[in-house]
Amino acid sequence: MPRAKPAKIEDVAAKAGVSIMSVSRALRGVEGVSEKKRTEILKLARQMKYMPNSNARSLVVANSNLIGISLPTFAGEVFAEILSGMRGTFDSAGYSSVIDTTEYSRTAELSWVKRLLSWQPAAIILTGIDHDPETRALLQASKIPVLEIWDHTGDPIDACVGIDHFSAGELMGQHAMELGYCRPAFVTTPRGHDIRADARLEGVRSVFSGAEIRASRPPLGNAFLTGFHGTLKLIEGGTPDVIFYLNDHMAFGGMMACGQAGLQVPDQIGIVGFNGLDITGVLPVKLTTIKTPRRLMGITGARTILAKINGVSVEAAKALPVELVAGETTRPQSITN
Amino acid sequence: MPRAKPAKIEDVAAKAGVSIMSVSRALRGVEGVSEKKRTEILKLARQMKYMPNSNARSLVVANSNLIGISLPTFAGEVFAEILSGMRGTFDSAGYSSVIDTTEYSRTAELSWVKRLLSWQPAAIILTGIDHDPETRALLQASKIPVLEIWDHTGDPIDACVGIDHFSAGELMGQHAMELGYCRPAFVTTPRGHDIRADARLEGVRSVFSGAEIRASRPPLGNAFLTGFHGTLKLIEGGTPDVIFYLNDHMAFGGMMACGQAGLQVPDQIGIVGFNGLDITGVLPVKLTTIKTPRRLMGITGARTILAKINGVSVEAAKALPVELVAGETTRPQSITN
DNA sequence: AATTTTAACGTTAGCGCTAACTCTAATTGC
DNA sequence: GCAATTAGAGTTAGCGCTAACGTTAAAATT
Repeated sequence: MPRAKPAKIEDVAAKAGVSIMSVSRALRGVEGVSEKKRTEILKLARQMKYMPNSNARSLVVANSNLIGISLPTFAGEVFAEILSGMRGTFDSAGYSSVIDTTEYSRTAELSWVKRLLSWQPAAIILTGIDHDPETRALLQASKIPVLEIWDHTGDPIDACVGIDHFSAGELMGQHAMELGYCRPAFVTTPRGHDIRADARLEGVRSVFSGAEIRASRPPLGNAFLTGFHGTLKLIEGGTPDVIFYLNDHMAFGGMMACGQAGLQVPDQIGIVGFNGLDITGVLPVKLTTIKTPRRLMGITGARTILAKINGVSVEAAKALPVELVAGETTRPQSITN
Repeated sequence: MPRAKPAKIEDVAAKAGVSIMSVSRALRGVEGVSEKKRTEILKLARQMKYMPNSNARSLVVANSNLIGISLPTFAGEVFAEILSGMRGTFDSAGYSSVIDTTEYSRTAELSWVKRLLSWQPAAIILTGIDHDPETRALLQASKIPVLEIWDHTGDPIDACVGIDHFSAGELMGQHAMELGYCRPAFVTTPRGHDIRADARLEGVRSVFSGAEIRASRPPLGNAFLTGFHGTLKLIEGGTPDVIFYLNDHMAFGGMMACGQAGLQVPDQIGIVGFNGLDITGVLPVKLTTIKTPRRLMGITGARTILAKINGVSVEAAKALPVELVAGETTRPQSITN
């Protein structure tokens, strides 16, 4: 019977009649072996179905080709697109992604970071800038390149690529103010659940500094449904003239709720989403929204971190621009309205 | 200055005045240390910020707590939900997920499997049953538990949890036939791109064995758009009385195309989606679709593989039931129609 | 009291690989 | 022609951890 255990370098070396190191060098493509031997060794290795042992390699070189990526959730296109941008870049650089979803829990993030650090990853990517203090301490002590993505801060753990959510909120607010809206409201998640959502709300508030902005915070759940019910609840307490939403999906739910409540969009009420998903451009009535550069962010983030891994110094914090997409769910208000 | 390098077991042992093995045992929670020493060691380890080195551990025990998961794509809710079901289960069992997206390429899958195998993962999960022959050979030789998810086959690499797409197609076909539809058509992806889609089409065909079923295969892209354009193209060549779609998103696109083409749904044309996403129940006109148990599948799959890891024998191939959700986009056809 | 058992440790050997060094023979320069 | 280089190897010494086996002293059994 054939050897049950998988071949290791030693076995290849024995069969090739060379030393272990020659095989190691040949496999890694470093110099120190003649071309003749190299091709011979590689042929033999393939033949013997040799498969390297990354654990052994990582143990001795004290790092790995694993990159940890932590996201709040897989739900929705947003993080999927960021991730897809990153993965494409990492993959072609030979890195594998170890992925986590925190479900917006800082402690879940922390315990994952601890577990991941035991693998000596090449880099770690976290979503947002709101972490457990221990997470930050651990990562800064580890000297491993860290990227915070999606959000923006002047004081990153290590590097940061994202958008400024407060400014994005201001942008939404500006747009509404310029159109003449004056009774804005916001439908979002429970307070503290998503600090980026809160930052956007603050951005809107800063524009409408005089007006009070009511916020409806329906409990978590399917985005369409929460948008729908959050809007109904909001309307009960008085009709705003424009509603901002946490995201496009909730805005859709909100549009339906307005329809059901007999409020014409955009004639009687304005709707503003967030993210600028592909669908928003396809639907019969185009949504006014903020377009976020998700894929670009993923790619930029990945490049930033690859640069760090390779010791190239890069800008610590990069804010990507967002774009307001004026759709058909908002329109200029007459002065007398 | 303090030691730059992170503490290892040896350091903890030295400080505690015990042998390396005692620390190892204490940390792993295996017997062989007195409770007194154990608590003392654990306290010290925490104090010294000791962090285990998974590479070293995996090297000696010849396996890891990594589980590789390969998905075709992150786009759309479907795989995100399957993944989320799996990850929850794996996570609480102490495993980390190494994730890959193949973008429906068998060679991409193969090269990822190779890379992953070098990490001695605890298990590998692939989507579907259509793999490169080398992938299959490699995995079967590796003796690592393998799960194929989402699809169903009687001849899995190792284990399989999914739905029978041919049967699902039959179910859709049955529904339409019983309602009296007789000119069915199918809007899907390019041939061979997604063998599950093709299986469903075959399932529909087997029900309408007499009738020719035209298939529109728009090029890849945003699901809404491809559904939209695929439908317009289809209608050009003659109007079917019911259209089946690859998925719910494409069905939405199709509904819009019908609207634009002046075809009333469901009076002049029936629409059948696939997946039964949450939105389908929320939209103003409820979609007729097949509800797939995605989260359940993830959980079931994860449990199956955990059982395998722990040496418990399990059913090799499990087919989960799907459910037809009769919505408002299909209705009984009058005989004279 | 003499023997066996057991709990609580310690020691040894090695997992598969690579950095860093050493050795050899073929070049090179002058 | 002879020291100085150098390409192409091989040797040595671990990386941090754990399985397997040894050792010791106390507890249990006869």
